[in-house]
Amino acid sequence: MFKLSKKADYGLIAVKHLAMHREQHACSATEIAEEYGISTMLMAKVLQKLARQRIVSAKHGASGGYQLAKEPSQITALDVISAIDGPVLITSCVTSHGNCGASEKCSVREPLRRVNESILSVLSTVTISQMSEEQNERALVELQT
Amino acid sequence: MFKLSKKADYGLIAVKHLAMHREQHACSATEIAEEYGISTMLMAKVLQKLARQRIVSAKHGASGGYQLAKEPSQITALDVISAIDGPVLITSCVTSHGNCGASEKCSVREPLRRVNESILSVLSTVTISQMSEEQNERALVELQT
DNA sequence: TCATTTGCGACTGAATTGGTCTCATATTGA
DNA sequence: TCAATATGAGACCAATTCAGTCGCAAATGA
Repeated sequence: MFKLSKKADYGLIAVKHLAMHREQHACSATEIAEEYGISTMLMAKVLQKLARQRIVSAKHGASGGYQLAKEPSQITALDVISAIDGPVLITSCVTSHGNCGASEKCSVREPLRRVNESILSVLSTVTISQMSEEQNERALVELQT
Repeated sequence: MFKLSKKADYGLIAVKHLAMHREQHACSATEIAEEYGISTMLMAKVLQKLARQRIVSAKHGASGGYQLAKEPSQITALDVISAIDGPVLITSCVTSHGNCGASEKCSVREPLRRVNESILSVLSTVTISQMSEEQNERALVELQT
């Protein structure tokens, strides 16, 4: 119904967390999961996927964990989401093997493809560094009020 | 995983169909469903939802059916999608009763809320008349090649 | 009156997603 | 070296969501 999966959600939380703990020790999956009250196992899974896509780098062993593999300004929301959930496609029709093969007259594929690209562009404009900055701005606003 | 539901998809197809058969007789659910090879029952369901939101107007009885209730330029993709699937929310966190209550420290809610609004704005920019025009443009292009 | 068509709710089966468990492998530190 | 700590990967189950169906009521035109 047009919703982000929880895993993608957790991925964004994790990446943002790593961005805000940069230059420090690597964070373990357990550490991050506990901080946000998320299942450890699940957070581990999410971080594994992020590691596979080289968004974070993993360090095995005791006192190991994860660190960002790039600058926060070089990581977009789209990167994180598609690393976890696969490519962002608002319809399965976009690829040729969808069930649209049945209804050849499908007349909305092309318009939807455009909408899809707009959404992709929105998601790739938002970087992790932006997401971290925003929180600071809000903190300031809250101080003023 | 960030995908349009099939029902929403069918809704767009139906509304676009009605837009292109404007000023003509009302189209029955069966008629539209058969044209695009979609289950009649399901298309009926979809059109009922569209009717409930006053996007199309229904006419009971023999030789009845559906017609657009507004100008195609006044109907947006967002109207159709949210009429069928409910409000477009990329996370359940946006409303207060989500499971984000558990993890109070959720740090991505506000940034995601912004992304959500961008997507809403994209979807509300696309009108049905635009979606119909596009096809004409493509038809022209195809003639040229 | 009767065929046609929408309106609505209940229901089922399939697909997706959320979340867990287990075993293997790498690394650190005592 | 060895135990503890981490990640990596895949199988697995439960819960939710989604697609699609059915039955019955109500409206309407011929």
